[in-house]
Order: sequence, then structure tokens, then C-alpha cells
Amino acid sequence: MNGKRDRQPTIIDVARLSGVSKTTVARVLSGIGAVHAETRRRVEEAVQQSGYERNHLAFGLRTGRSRTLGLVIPDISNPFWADLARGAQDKAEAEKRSLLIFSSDWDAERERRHLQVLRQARVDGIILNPATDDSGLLRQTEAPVVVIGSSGERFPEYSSVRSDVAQGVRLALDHLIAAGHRHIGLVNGRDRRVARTRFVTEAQAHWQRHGFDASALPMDEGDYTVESGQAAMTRLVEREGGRMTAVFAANDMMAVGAILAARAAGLACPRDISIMGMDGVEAGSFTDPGLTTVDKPRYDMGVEATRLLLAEIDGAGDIVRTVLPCRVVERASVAAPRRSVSPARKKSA
Amino acid sequence: MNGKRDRQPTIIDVARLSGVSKTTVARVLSGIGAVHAETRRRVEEAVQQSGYERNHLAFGLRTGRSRTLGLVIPDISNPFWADLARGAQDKAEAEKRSLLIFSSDWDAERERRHLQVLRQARVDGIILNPATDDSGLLRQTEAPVVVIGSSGERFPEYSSVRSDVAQGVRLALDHLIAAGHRHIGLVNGRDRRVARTRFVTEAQAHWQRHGFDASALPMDEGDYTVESGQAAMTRLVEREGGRMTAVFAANDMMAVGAILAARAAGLACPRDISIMGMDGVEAGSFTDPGLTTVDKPRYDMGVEATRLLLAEIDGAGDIVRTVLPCRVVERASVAAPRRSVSPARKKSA
DNA sequence: ATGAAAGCGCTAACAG
DNA sequence: CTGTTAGCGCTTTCAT
Repeated sequence: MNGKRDRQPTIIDVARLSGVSKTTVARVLSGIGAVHAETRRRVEEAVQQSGYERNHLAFGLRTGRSRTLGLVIPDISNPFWADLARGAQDKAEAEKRSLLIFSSDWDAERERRHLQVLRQARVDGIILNPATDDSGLLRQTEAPVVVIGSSGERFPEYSSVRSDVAQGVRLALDHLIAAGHRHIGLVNGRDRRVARTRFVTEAQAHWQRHGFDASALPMDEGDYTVESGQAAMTRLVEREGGRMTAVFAANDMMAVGAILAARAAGLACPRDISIMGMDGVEAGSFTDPGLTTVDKPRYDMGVEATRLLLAEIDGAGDIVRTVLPCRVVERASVAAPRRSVSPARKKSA
Repeated sequence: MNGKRDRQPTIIDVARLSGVSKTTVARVLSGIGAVHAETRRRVEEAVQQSGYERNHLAFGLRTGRSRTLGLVIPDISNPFWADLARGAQDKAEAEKRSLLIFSSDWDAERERRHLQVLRQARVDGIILNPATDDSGLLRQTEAPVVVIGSSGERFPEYSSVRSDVAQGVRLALDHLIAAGHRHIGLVNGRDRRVARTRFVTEAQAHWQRHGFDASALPMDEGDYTVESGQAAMTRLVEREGGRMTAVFAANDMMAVGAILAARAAGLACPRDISIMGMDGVEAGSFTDPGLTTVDKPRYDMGVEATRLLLAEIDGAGDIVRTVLPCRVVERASVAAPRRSVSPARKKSA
């Protein structure tokens, strides 16, 4: 309508301007094949002068490689996923790829639509945190896929990247037990994904490995939000009373909720109750006390997933399952319980 | 290598399968032009059977519309921008567009490269928060651009969306003044953008409008991170001593830092000092006390920017500058100062 | 109501 | 070292 310039210059305009064929232009542009120094100079000058920029659509159509990747995560405005997305973004940029990001909100139908869009865009590969562990959604996808998150093992046909949740759980429990806690409340997710199962399974196994009784590891559930963590914590406190000296939540948001709920219930953290989270997001350091947590390598997971995907695209075929270690970040929400050790001695207080 | 299927089916495969020409297939696919009901049925069946999905690259090349938009923001892992990105993403999805998201880290050079990639991808339009207020970077961009953030007015040739920072500043000051504060520390950014200028200018103007002296509005600076807010707060407390009864930071992260620093300095918030932020990000509710703040409509800014951009792409030409209002979110970090009113009475304490 | 043909901008043989 | 040619998969006249 208001055409600032007539239209984007094409390779042909450049060819005309420099008096060569478009093949020659393509050659200097791609750097593949030899061209006379003087010719190259003239072409480069014409590129400059015309403001030519490669049409990526045409390039992709012709070569069959869009040099674009897809990332489908639950929610870009969730700090955990935002950190991971940033890692993927940076790696993609470093490898001269573009990244199409979509949020599924844990909704299988939205996920399906996003995957379809990605296929239509002919992305070279897809990084996906599956909305559900029901596989099958990916079946019709030709492009390489890397699965991120615990669900990885539900998709044996794809490479995957996940943090070592089981190890993280052990780390957390060891940390809590070392501090003297023997009655620990668990706040788990209530979704249907393997992450949830693994959290509680490993916690119970490790608890028993320490020789403690399962009844001293009560559990409640939330949906990974702060509010749900608050609610779960409130129920747990009500149900367990003073026996429970610590709480371990499956993610930092729920742990933050637990800190808030503890305060509301008149419990001082960590004096009356210790609280530990899992994720390592920055917001965990805003609470009072700062949240002690098990840090997952979010950014690196994004980088690694992208790296694996690119390797697969380039035909370094093998599917690989990367498991990145977690580590404890000590802040201030965990301390020794006041009246220490076994529930049996409780009356002595 | 391991070719699950030979290759993605094309419109020609569908045509062959249904015994019509590709033109006819294109017609039923686009819904444009009349086709016999029976023919349509056969084509649709063939589409189903073959698993055909439109090649978006070819579509874009042919039509000159990629149906893809670009979003360039400072940092996707920053909650403020993540919220905004989510708004843009949702709106784009609702309008059947894809969104290419890039983080510039406030670096003009990275921004330049991102814009170039976007142009090469032939996006239909770009939403941008400029890394600097130096305009000119956009000059060679053909596609419509919508600028987000205060810098909008530095780019008079483009539509823009911003929150009403001046109004937000007035709201905050009024809130603080109403609570009884007469000596308020300001924590501003130290960048070179108009947002920074506007914050302090409006604060001072409004302060004087209330008839107070400029010397009772001391200022320090940070770079919008928690740590920098902590540092600025520490300096401010040192410098102003007990005279200062409240602090107002230009964003929530620095305000969170101020809360942390106040505690470290042995100041109880809000008893000894009130703290107010600006943004409204969720993390502000994690601190103790919860951060009272001026909420900016982050998500809606993303939605609105996308809406404006799409309108412009569709030729509803006029450039428009949307200014969205802020609102106060009261939590608990603001209260009446202990020894109220004027600095003059200070000695009576 | 349907088809044939041209062409979007580019790369990749293939000649010379 | 350089040019000619043939498509990539799709939409869009223009015929029929």
C-alpha cells in the first residue's frame, strides 16, 4: 500500500546489478564454489547497495531445510520453562537456527495443534515436553524429536533430556535427614505424569533405605502452583500436627506456597518447620527465609535438548537419553527441628 | 536415514490419489472457489488418507505472506517479559499466526541480528522492545513494526503499546503520601532509555505538585535486577538514615532487592520502612511482607501489540499509540511511617 | 466446475 | 570460473 521500497530485492536484482548470473550470486552468498575475487567484490557491493537479504522461505523450500526448530512447553510465563526456553533459544541462535515457541498449558489438544503448525512450518526438529504421558501424538511427525522432562522414557523412540529427579529427591531427603528430620511431609503434583510417580516412589524408597517408617512420610498434593502449595501445606499441618518437622515439595512454587502457609498457620520457618523445594528458580530466593531447594539445570536442559536435536538432524543418528544431575542449593528454610529426633520422644517436649 | 515414510505428501500426491488436478485440491484446501460436492469429498478423503499437511514454506513463498510474526524482547526468562510474550503468543495463536521470539539482552548488536533473521524469515510483522532508544535500526525493515514500551515515542513512525508509567508513578506516590510518607527514596534504572527519564521526571513533578521539597526525594540507581536493588537500597539507607520512611523502585525486582536489603540492615518492613515496586509480577507476592506495587498490564500489552500489528498488516493503516493504565496492587509492604510526618520533627523521636 | 501453465526466490546439477 | 536449466510445493490467472 504505502511501499517504502518497491519490494525486497532478490538474488536476480543483485545479479543484474553486478552483471553476473544468479548462480554466481548464489555462490558468493553461500561461499560454496570458487568465484573470481573481482567478481566476488562486485557482487558483494551489489548486495550492499541493494540491501539484499536472503529469502528464507525460498531457501527452505528449495533445500528442504527450514533451519527452524520448534519448542513446545507447558507455559512460557512459568519461570522454570522460561529458563529452559532461554537455554534453547541461545543454543539455537549460536547454531544459526530460529526457534518457534509454543505453550501447551498441559493440554493435549493444544499440544496437538502446535505440533501440526510446526510440521506445516517444516521445522527441522522439535523439542517437546509432552502434555500427557499418553504417547502417540508424535507418531505422524517426520522430523526428529527430543523429549524433555521425565516423560522421556515413555517415548523410547526419541532422544530425551531430563534432570535426575530421583537423585534430587535423595539429595533433598538426605539433607533433611542429616538436619535431624524424621517426619517429613511431601507435597507432590496430582497430575498423571511420570515425574509425579517418580517423586513419591523414590522418596518412599529412599526413606525406607534409611530405615524409617513410611507412616512418617505423609503426603498431600497440589498442581504445581503457589496457591495449591499453600492449600496442601495447610492440610498437611492440620493433619500431621506437630509431629511433622519438615516439608519437601515437588517444585519451588508449591514450596513457596508452603512457606506462605506455614507463616499463616503461625509456624516459624525454619524454627518450627523446615521447608525444601525443587527447581531452583530465582523466585525461591525472595521468600523469608530463602528457600532451600534442589536445583535442576533448567537452562542447560534447554541447551542440551537443542544440541541433541541438532545432532540428530545432522544425521548423528543414535537416540540418546541425557540425564542431568541436580544439586542442593542451601538458603535458609531448612534447619534442625526444635525437639529433635523420633516421634516417640514427642511427649518429652 | 531411517525414513518412516518416504517424504511428506504434497498437493500433487493428494491430486493423484483423488484423481483430480492440483488446482482442484488447492481449491478445496483453501475453500476458495466452487467445487462439486462429490469431488470435494474425494479430495478430503485423500487428504486424510495421505496425511497431507500444507507446506507453509511454499505457501509463504507463493503468497508473500508467511503468517509468522516476530517478537524481540530483552529476555524471555525475565518474568515481566515472559508474561508479555505469553500474551503475544496467545493472541498470535488465536489469529492463526506463529511467533518467532528472540531475546536481545538489551544489546543493540544482538537486536540487529535478530531483526535481520526476522526479515530473512519474511515475517509479516515485528513486535519490538528496542534495546536502546537510538532509532535507525528499524529503517531497513519493510514489514510493519509495533514498538512496545516507553521508547514508543522515540519511534514516531510506528504504532506502539506501553503502560502509563507516569500515571503509575503518580498512583504510587499518592499511595505512599496518603499513608503519611514525606521522605521517599527512589530506586531508578541507570540505563539510557526514556522509561528511566520518565520515572524520575514524573516522580519529581508529582512530588512538587504535592508541595513537597525535592530534597526529600533522594534517588539511587540499579539495573533492574534484585542484586542491584539490594545495593541501591543499602546505599540509600546509609545516606538518608532514619529520615527516609519509604522507598519506591522502578521495577519489582529491585523492590524485592530493597526488601531483602532492608531486612539485612535490620529495618523491619513496613514498620521501619515501606517499600513499593512497579510491574506486578507474581514473585512480588513471595516476599515477606508481600510487595505492594503498581501493576502493569503485561499480558494485555502482548495481546494488544499483536492486535495492532495484525491490523496494520491487514492494511488498517493508521499508526496508533496505545497507552494502557496501571493500577495499585496492595499487599503488605506499605504502612504508615512510625514517627509520622515532617523531617523537622525528627528529633522528637 | 475443473484443468493447464506460470512463477514466487532460491539451490543444485550439469555444461562449458 | 561462470552460466543455463530444472525444479522445491504452492497459489493464481486464464482457459475451457
